[in-house]
Order: sequence, then structure tokens, then C-alpha cells
Amino acid sequence: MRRSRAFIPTTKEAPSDASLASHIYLSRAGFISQVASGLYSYMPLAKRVIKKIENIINEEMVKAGAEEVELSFVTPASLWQESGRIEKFGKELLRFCDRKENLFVLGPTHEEMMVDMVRNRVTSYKQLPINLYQIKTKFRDEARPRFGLMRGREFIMKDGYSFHSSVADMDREFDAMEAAYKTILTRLGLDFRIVEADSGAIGGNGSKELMVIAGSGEDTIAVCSKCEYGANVEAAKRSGRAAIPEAPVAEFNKFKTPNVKSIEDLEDFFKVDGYYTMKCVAKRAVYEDDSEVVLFFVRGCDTLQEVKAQNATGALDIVDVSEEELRELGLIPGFIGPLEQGCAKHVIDTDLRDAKSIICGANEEGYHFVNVDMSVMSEAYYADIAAVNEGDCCPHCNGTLTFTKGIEVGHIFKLGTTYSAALKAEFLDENGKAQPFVMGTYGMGVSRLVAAVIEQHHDEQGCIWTKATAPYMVNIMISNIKEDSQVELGEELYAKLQAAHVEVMLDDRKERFGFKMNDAELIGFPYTIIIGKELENGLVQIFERKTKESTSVSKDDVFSKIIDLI
RNA sequence: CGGGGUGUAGCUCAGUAUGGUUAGAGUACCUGGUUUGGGACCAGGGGGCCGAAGGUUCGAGUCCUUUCACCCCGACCA
Repeated sequence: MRRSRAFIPTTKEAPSDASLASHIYLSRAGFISQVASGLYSYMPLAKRVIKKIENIINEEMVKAGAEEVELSFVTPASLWQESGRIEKFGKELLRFCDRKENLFVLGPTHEEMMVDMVRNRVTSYKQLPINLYQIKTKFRDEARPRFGLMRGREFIMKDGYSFHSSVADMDREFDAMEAAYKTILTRLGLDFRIVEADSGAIGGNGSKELMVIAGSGEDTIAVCSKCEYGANVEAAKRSGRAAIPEAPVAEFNKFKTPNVKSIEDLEDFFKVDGYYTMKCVAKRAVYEDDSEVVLFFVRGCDTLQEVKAQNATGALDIVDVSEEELRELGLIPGFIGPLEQGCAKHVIDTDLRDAKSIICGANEEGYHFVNVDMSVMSEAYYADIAAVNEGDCCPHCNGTLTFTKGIEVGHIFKLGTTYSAALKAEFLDENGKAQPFVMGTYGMGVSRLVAAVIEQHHDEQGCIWTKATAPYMVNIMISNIKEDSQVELGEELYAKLQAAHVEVMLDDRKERFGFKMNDAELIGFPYTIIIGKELENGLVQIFERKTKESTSVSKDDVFSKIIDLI
């Protein structure tokens, strides 16, 4: 492409509302254009990057034996009623009626549509397994779209769905998809971790997220310093703390502790580490029809992980409760403990099972119990509800866990029969018995990947595309188009590189050197061939965007040098 | 969905407190000339329903009412 003919509207200034690097540079470099909140148009450069990512996904999916399909974007609301998700998704579903007053929904994901397509067509275990995927625009009417392509309302997603006759076969496919996703992200040139995740409302007992490591990521992930273990903090586990402080020595007793309400107060009052205190976090668990107050107990040095807490109760949601509500139940905020107290349901963190030397509230204004042995409460309900802390021990080895931020670019689920059962999608097994399909689902955010590449690869000058994602691999910059020899060499190289199927841009604009260089750096071509002053000596420069280093090479060697580099 | 903020040229923003000529700057764009290794310079030029609707006033970008859009913090996010 000739830069003089290309539609690449670069600007010196970013839109005032952009804060994230990817948002700023993709806007400034002329990749994307905002149309409305969470809606973006892809201009030519972005379209090229998207196609490259899609091609890599397609190649790896074909290798893994999946077949590409395309389902309609407009989906009948009746399918969503059938699965029950019309309520669950709520306002995120964009609904509208056609001229005949039939209700439709713009597809935010396509489980229902895919199951509907397969059901009654695949009817025998002999036809299984199958794995179908598509790369398609999705629409979710997010309450708060933000960060450019990172969290748009309209976005491109690769979504795949597999159908199996057994859980074992689904597990096999899940592993195969994890491997394929790993290959895709590696090929894209990204630093990433595959981490254990919370499966959320979708259920199932296995879900992994693909996290691109970037400081601007919205998710916090815990990773092990020694082994491969990594998990979203919502789901991270631990085997304990690296250093356990010395236990306080005391007899079991009820102790007068006036105005000692917080964990800090307790630590001060008893001169004891928070590890030996017990914290109560009261929440209201909301179920489909009713709700109740649940008391969550964790060590004083830990914090409650709300997603884990919600999973432990099976609630649809957990919300805060006021002190008044607690007092109405007979609970005394600041002095709530699990012993001798039956006002509300308890969930105790597993780390407190059989714990010794614990100080906890005595359920009486101004009193705490000291030296509690938790083995007296062995019948209570224990669950993993505490958030892991940095420095905690890895659940798989003796390494320590550290935190890092990640961008969720993919999420794969072992779905099981959730959707097939709801939509009555069944096959006949070897015994002629009807069974719902066992399913897996595999999502990858294509447009979000575009942003993730830039979040991970940029500098003050702009974008730094990886070789696999670059809209053009090589930019030929003619420094001064009034110099015929420069133009001549530029044209010659342009033709030769094109003939060699290299994606090449020829900057043939009547602009000054600095202007064109800044532009090239902003866009982020991996390599720029600078044809300029040194041509008098038969030399041109190859500028590498990543390192910002340029090396002089003879004009006769530049073609083969470039071919070697890319 | 709660809290806050902003809408003036393609873009980034002044101007609004205290109403008063033809609404400004930078940048981008067009013409001509000079310049050509890090977003050049000179000269000339085009471009605005001041988010929208209604109101107050002799007079509204500025005051009042309504409304829409966008952004930020939080909640939410298979």
C-alpha cells in the first residue's frame, strides 16, 4: 500500500477521554474510531490486525479438528426464554421487535443458538464428538463500557462449542482446546498465563481463563514462583502461610475487652498477631425467592473473598448488611464469634479448621474468648472463603504466590449438560437411552486481543506490533521525495517486497523526515527501511521499532536483510 | 444502577462567574513559496445552528427549565 493513498488518519492528540495506552494509541494511529459509547469502527489498519488474529485462530482450530460455522447475530428471544437466560442476562441483552412484533435479542454469546442448531440433527453417540466455532460480532449492553476495545458493547469474539457423549470425552476436548489456545497466544507473541478461574453462574467444575499479563489488566491473578500454578484471585487456593507467627499462651477464658472491636484493636489489646484472631464478615445471601444473613469467619489477617463466599452459600448474590439488621438478629457487631451463638448461618474458612489459640468474639458486648480450640466446632460448615495473600504458599508445591494483573482474553468452560438439558438437546447412547449432550465452551476475545497486544507492547512513541499481528511488516520511508534516486530505490524495493509477498507500506508522502518517522513509530511497523541521506554512499537504514535501533546496510543487501529479519 | 464531571471548528481547548460589536487560540485542512535526518517556516484562505428543545431579555455560548449524549469512580461483567 502507498501511504499517500492509504486511509490512516493519524493525529497528534488523543481523544480527551482515552486513558489506557491501547485506547490512546489505537485512536491516535488511526486504527479505531469511536461511534458511540462502547461502539467502535475499525479502520483499515485495525481490520488488517483483526484478520491476522482471526487467521491464526482459524488455523489452530482446524488443526484441532474444529469446524467453522456462522450463526445469525439476531437471535429469537424464545431461545433465551427456553434456557432461562433472558432473566439472568437482564439488561445486557439488547432486545427489539421486528415488524411482526416478534421479540429478538442481539447475540451476546451463542450457547442457545448452537445447541438449537445441533439438537435433532445430531441424534446418536456415533456422531459425537463435534466441535463447532465461529468468529463473530457480539453485543452486550454493558452498564459501563470503557477502555476502548478492552470493554466495548459490540466486540468480536471467537466462540466454540463442543458436544460429547461423556464427561471423559469433554475433558479430553477441554485439554485439547487449552493447548490450542496456548498455541494461538504464543503465535501472537503474547506473554500470558492460563489460570484457574471461577466458573461463575454458568456452573460446571472446570474453567480456565487466558490472561495476558499487563499492568492495566482488570483482573488480579496469583501465580506461583516455582511451578505452573496460576489462578484468578476469585478462585486462587493456597496451602498455608509461609511463616506462622508464634502462638500466644493463655488459658481458655472469657476476657473483658471493652471497646475492642476491630482486628487492629485486638492485636493491640492482646499483643497478638492477627493470625490468631478471628474476623466475622456478615453478608446477606440473596437467593431466588428469599435471603438470609450469613456470617463468614476468616482469620484476622485474611480478607473475605466475595466470589468464594457466594459460591460457598450457593446464593445468587451477596450484599452488605447494616449494623441495625445485625442487632435485630441479636448479633453484636465487633463481638461476633462462632461459639455459643445460633442467630445466623455460619461459614468458616477452612484455614480455621482445628485451629488453636484463637481469639474470637464472645457474642456479648465487651467480651472476647481467648485460646479457643476450633476442634470443638468440627461439625460446623467449613469452606474456602478467604482471599489468598501475596506470599501465601502455592497449593501444588512449596513455592510462594505473587500477584500480577492480567487481561482476560479467553475463558474456557466445562459446561456439562447445563444447556443441553435446559434445551432438551439429546442423543441416544449405546443402550438406546436418551442423554443430554455433555458440552464444553471456549471463548476468545478477538477485538480485546488487539487492545491486549498494545497494552503489552507499546512505548511513549506508540504501538509496537508483534510480527504476527502487525498490519504491515515493513514500512519503506522515502526521506525526501524530491530526490529521484531515493524514490527510485523506494519503488524498486516496494515492488520486490510485494512480489515476495511481504506486507509492505511505501511512505511516499511529501513530508519531512521527522514527521514520517513519528508517524511510523506511532503506527508501529516492526521494520522501517529509511531511504535518505546515506543513499549517496550506497547505504540505507533498517529501523527496528521494538528496539528503536537503526543499522546501516548497503542498498543492494537491504532486500535480503529484510527477508531474513521477518 | 448509585455518585461525580463534560458538551464551543475534524482534533485539543479558551471564552460562561458579572448577558452586549462579526465567537477565539493551537493543531489539522486548502493555495503559493521556501525547507527536507526527528511532528519546519512565511504569506493568504476555507471551516461553527456554541449538544438539542423551550423560556427570560431590547439582546443569550453566557441566565432559567427540560432533555440527550459522552466520560470518570463504584456496583455489575457466561
